[in-house]
Amino acid sequence: MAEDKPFIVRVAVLSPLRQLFDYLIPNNVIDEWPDFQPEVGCRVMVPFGRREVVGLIVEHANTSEWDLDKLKPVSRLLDSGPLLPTELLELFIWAANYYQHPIGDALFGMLPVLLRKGDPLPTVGTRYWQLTNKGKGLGSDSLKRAPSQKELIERLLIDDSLSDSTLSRDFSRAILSSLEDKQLIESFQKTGADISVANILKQDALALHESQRLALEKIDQHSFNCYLLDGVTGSGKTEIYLQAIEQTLRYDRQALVLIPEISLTPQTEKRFRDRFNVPIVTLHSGLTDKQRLTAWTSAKRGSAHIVLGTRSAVFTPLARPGLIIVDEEHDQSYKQQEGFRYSARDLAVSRASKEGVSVVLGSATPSIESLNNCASDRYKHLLLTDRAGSAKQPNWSLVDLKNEKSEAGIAMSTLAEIRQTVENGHQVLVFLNRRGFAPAIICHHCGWSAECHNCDSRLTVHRARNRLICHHCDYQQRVPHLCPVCQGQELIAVGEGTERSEEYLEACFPQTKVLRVDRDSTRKKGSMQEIFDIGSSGEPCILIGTQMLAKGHHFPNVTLVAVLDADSGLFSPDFRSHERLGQLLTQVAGRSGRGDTPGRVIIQTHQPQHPLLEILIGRGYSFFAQQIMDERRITQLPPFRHMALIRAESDRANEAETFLRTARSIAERINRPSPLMGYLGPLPAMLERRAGRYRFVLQIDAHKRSLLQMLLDALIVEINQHKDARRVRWSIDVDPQEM
DNA sequence: AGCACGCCGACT
DNA sequence: GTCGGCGTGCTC
Repeated sequence: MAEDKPFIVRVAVLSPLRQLFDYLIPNNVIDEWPDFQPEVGCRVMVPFGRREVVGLIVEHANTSEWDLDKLKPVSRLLDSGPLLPTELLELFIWAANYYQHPIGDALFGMLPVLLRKGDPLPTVGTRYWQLTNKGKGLGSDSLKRAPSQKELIERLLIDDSLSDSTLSRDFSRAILSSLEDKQLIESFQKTGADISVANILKQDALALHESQRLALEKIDQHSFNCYLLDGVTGSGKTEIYLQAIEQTLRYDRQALVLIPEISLTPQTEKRFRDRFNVPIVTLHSGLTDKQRLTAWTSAKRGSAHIVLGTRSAVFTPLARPGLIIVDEEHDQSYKQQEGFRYSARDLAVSRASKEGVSVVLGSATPSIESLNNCASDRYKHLLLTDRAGSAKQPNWSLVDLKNEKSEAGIAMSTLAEIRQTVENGHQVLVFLNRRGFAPAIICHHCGWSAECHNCDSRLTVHRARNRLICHHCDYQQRVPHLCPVCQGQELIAVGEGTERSEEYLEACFPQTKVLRVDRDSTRKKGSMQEIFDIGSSGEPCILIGTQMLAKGHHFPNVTLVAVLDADSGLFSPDFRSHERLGQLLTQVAGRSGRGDTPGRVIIQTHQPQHPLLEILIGRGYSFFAQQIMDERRITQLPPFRHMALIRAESDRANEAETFLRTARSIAERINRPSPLMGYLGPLPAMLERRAGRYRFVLQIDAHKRSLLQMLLDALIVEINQHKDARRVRWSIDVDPQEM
């Protein structure tokens, strides 16, 4: 490496700049650190402008487009080996290009904060403790005055060695360190590879039914393959994940499992821990920086055999990648909605292909994208029929809200069904996708309604907190007693939220527990667990909540599910709203029914004759999805057309729109509108004014991905040269999930 | 993004 | 007279 030619590295730096920066590796760095080489994937400290920043080496080079005397030298090497394996670095580069996001920001944004700040990679494998010779020879009458220390010694006499995390559960840090000081115990590192393959299972695998067995057999882990595991709730997808992972572990490979962002990750985690006798780490938003770094590092080092995490975990390095699983692949939370707008599900597939491993996407309600990928043979479709092989169609019924009296959003006939169910000793799930007490407050006298000062939206009444709250920007105020316009005294809360329905149900069923599950009721730590415990106990109760209730755990004693308002999903301008409604209703329906007994599902709507509802209820999700796919093909919408949005926002009313108009004309000059490339907008965003900013979008759609990609590449270069670009906040959303 | 430079308004 | 507003430019 130390040749005569200058040694140059191209470095990514945390900044919004869409480029790499060239630096020199001074000779003395190489000489002084013979085993500390500037490999691709290592971090470096570099002078950047007037500051010193952390960078990551992305490429080696011997020449630069810059004058060599303008290049600055790297100040310091931070890593003795690559932080990211080449395949993962390639994934980052590919993703940054595909989603049109600055490489440095994408890279460092997904790295644990401590690594981003330049902290060294910790030296942990899994830390284990064992007795020293002195400890082993300890007489039984010693340590009498330190019973906990004695107990710990005794544990180690029985077990030889125990992991640090196991011991920390029963003993404090102080006990461990005082025994270490007395040289009675010592710690050592154990890599995961030491765990015997024979010993993987803690609990026996469940017997598979025929269709599960067939699906599992088809999963080939010898090379890259993508599978869509498509099976209704209760058809046993998780068991297939577990048994596929068992195979992965037997090959001494690691499994990466992605799950949506839900409050019930502990339940999923428990299922894995109960089954496997191997180190498992979880990566979710609740971790401290230190914990995250430790988990990330043990995945990278290979000591964690199973890595369980939400969206961003798709970027966790693995020493011995073996299998990737994406559970509930249709879930929207896999798409990041700001900044680096990647889809973790799609990246999981592209990562698997780079690493030569298989990926399993699982869902009871697969996305249209994935179904289409099956139709075109890119994915292999694994269909699971339910346990008994019988069609466990839930018992659906529609309640026509036009013809029925309702209170707090609950029709009288629905109420009667709820009563019947509770009297039978069963549980009821009630869905209403609107938190708070009521979505608006109006003056009965003059018609005034409370609006948000920052957004184009009405304020939601929250009765428990006696506040009016904007759900878009969190603006809050007290609930007024008089109309600020006409001083009228009759202010009415109109419409229903979960709080109101909860209150009404409590009044109707004073003897029955009514539990509300939404962002407000689960804010405090442990409250979700409490609700979960009651639900799992099977005690008759009514659970009322938002979509939070549709994900999460299955309660065994639920025999009735009521959806209070299906209409909002029928009339949204977003072309994905029908797909979403079908997924939501099907997921919700899957919550009802005990064992082999199908449950009842009531859908309240003003449009009981709506063809989509008829298809979903009459023919089931897969027929429904097929129908939507046909529609998308005819109307040339994704996945049959590739889409990108340019979003812009600004505090001045016209700036965002003007900017996008400029962007459109630049784009049209690069690529004339044609059947291959279409432009729409600028259009006001869903909520034109949000948090004090005016928001617009420009929609671009193309026949081919590559064409769209080329346009965006060229467009960004030109936009960046335009002075308007700095006046507004703008971003590109490739494959947008929300309009 | 940061950070500095630069040129105009009301303040110790 | 200066502190500080944010418009503009730059980062190998």
